[in-house]
Amino acid sequence: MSQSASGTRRPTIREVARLAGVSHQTVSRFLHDDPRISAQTRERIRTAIDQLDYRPNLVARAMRGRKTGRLAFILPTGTTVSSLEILAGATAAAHDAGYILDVVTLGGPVAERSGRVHELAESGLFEGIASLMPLPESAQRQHERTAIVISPEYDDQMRSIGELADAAPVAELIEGLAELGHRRFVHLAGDYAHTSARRRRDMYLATIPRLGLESHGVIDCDWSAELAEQAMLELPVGAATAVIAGNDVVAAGALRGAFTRGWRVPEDVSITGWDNNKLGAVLSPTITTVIMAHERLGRRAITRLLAALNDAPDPVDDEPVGTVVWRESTGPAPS
Amino acid sequence: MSQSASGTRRPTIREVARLAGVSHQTVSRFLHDDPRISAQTRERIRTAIDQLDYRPNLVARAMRGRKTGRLAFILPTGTTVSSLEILAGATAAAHDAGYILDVVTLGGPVAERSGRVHELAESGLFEGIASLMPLPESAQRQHERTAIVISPEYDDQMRSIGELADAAPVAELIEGLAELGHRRFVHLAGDYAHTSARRRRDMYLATIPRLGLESHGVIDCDWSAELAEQAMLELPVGAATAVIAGNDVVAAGALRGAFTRGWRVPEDVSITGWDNNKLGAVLSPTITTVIMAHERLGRRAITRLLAALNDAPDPVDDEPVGTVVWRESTGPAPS
DNA sequence: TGGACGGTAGTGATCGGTCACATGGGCGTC
DNA sequence: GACGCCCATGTGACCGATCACTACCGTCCA
Repeated sequence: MSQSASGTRRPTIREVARLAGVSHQTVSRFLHDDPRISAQTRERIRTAIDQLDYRPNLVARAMRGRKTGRLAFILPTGTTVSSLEILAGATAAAHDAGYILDVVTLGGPVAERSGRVHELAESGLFEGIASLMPLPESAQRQHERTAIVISPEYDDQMRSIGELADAAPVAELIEGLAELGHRRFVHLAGDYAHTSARRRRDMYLATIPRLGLESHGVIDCDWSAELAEQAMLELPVGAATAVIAGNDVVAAGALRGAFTRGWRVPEDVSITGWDNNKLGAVLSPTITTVIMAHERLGRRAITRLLAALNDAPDPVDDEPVGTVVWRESTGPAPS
Repeated sequence: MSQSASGTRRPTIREVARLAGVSHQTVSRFLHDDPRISAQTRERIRTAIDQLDYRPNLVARAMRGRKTGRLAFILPTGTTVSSLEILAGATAAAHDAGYILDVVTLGGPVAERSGRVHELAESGLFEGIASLMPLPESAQRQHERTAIVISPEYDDQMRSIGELADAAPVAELIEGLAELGHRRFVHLAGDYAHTSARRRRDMYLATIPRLGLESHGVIDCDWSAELAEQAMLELPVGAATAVIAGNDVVAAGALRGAFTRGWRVPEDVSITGWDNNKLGAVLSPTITTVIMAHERLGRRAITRLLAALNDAPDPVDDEPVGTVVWRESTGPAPS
């Protein structure tokens, strides 16, 4: 553990070999846990490595062989909060498998992105690349050494798609509310430019008739609290006892509108949100919401990549990504 | 732009050279925009590169020279929201300077972190490393090729310190409230394990006497809405007309407590938060809060790193990182 | 006419590992 | 005792770029 002469070039495998009195190749074998190496030699090399504070040069290692122990994780720039949890999951999964994960944020025009991906894939730095955004066709073609796995969770405009846009919990919310006696619903939708907003709307529109419920319709709220508040103010009396809001911000706006009209929540009207905003658990009432398992998405993307690296079939993971959390903003329908 | 024979090794600089009828070194010069190369040769090489779809191997390039065009950005694992904005700023700054930024998340015990940093620094992959967390002494010693810049925003336990913990806005909040006629304050502090919580408390304790105001004291709320609510419920009547909460969640808890007691906000009591939680702008009343310029922090970290790489002096940036946003939860003091 | 000089281009070494193959000693078998 | 085999280790080429030198050619000036 003693330090090497400071300011000096760092030691190479050959210097370690000389100090240990073996060949450089034997040191290389030691670094790869080759079982054929004798205990005595092993110990001498270990000592030499410690003494020189030697660490392998990853660049050189990556040059000859192909094992770099590194994966690239492409994250769209300009995304929101959630990506960080995705990132945490991905990092953990990579680490579990003995890999280091490099996160490369990617944005800008399609052509530029395509070039960057090419560069990454052919740079020889990475064994595999996982992307959370769709990549141009040209960037996906087979690269010799680098596996590329796309888990499309964001689109070109960095809006969530894929599983992040999975709207299954909408059905769960409606079913739960129906069990509580609700019959008349309204949906305060998000910005339709977002796939997730469209999916939630579609799921709403499909679930209502499936359960034989009534809908006052879908009101476009564009992820805006103000529009949601306005919508609540204009809602005909008795039109709905349950409001499915596009996300927590919309739900908070709806809450505000409901209060303005003197409606109690959930006694007079139930309201649901989406995203599990921290403040939503503190409001009066606390907001029933949907937690998206972002971390698991990240983990899954890496799992898929590792499978691809080993030519294994794509692993299946059927667990739902969204989980409903029932809180105070929902309750039995008014009688 | 035609594709190379698929499945085949990708082309090297020598193959390009052969096709162009020049030496490999001339191709290398072309890639580096060497001005001494003749227009005719330049054109021949360009054609050959296009034809083979050649891309330089970054690993090989990094091996001989030291220019890799890559910077590493060390991000603590398990952090909150804000890191993503920091990341966005850092990525943008790196990109502006022609660098690619690799984000490496780092967690686990100190010893392991130290090892990873060493590995990164000596791997030869990066020209510089910017870290948002303090690194063990051993990891900071001079590395031959790799500059390391620490912008300590998080401590060992991934709690924000440094500029993220800059509490100057606390003074601004108190001054603003004093101008509105408030004389009696109380502080609902965050978890003291966090430097940011301690700094806000210290700034509170320093500002109150400086302005000749009264303080009911500091109540430890541990970043918890429940504790804040409790604190409000136990607050003696008339003890304070202004509540400085540790963050938005604490402020929301305080709000809840105030409502329970029948106090109107801001007519009877003013409450401030911190963090600019999106829902805070939707609540009734909307919460006065502090926006931290996370993106600029990231940008600044990279700027400092680039300066270090060029042996330039550390750039100064005096702009404040926190900005107060006055909203409905604060108003004139009750008469 | 010759030599210095500047602009182009080429040659071979080199970075620090890993791979493929060679070597030599000990042991079991016929 | 000769042979074959396995085990532990050594030798030299090689990955794909860049670096430091060298070589060539034409021009200009003494």
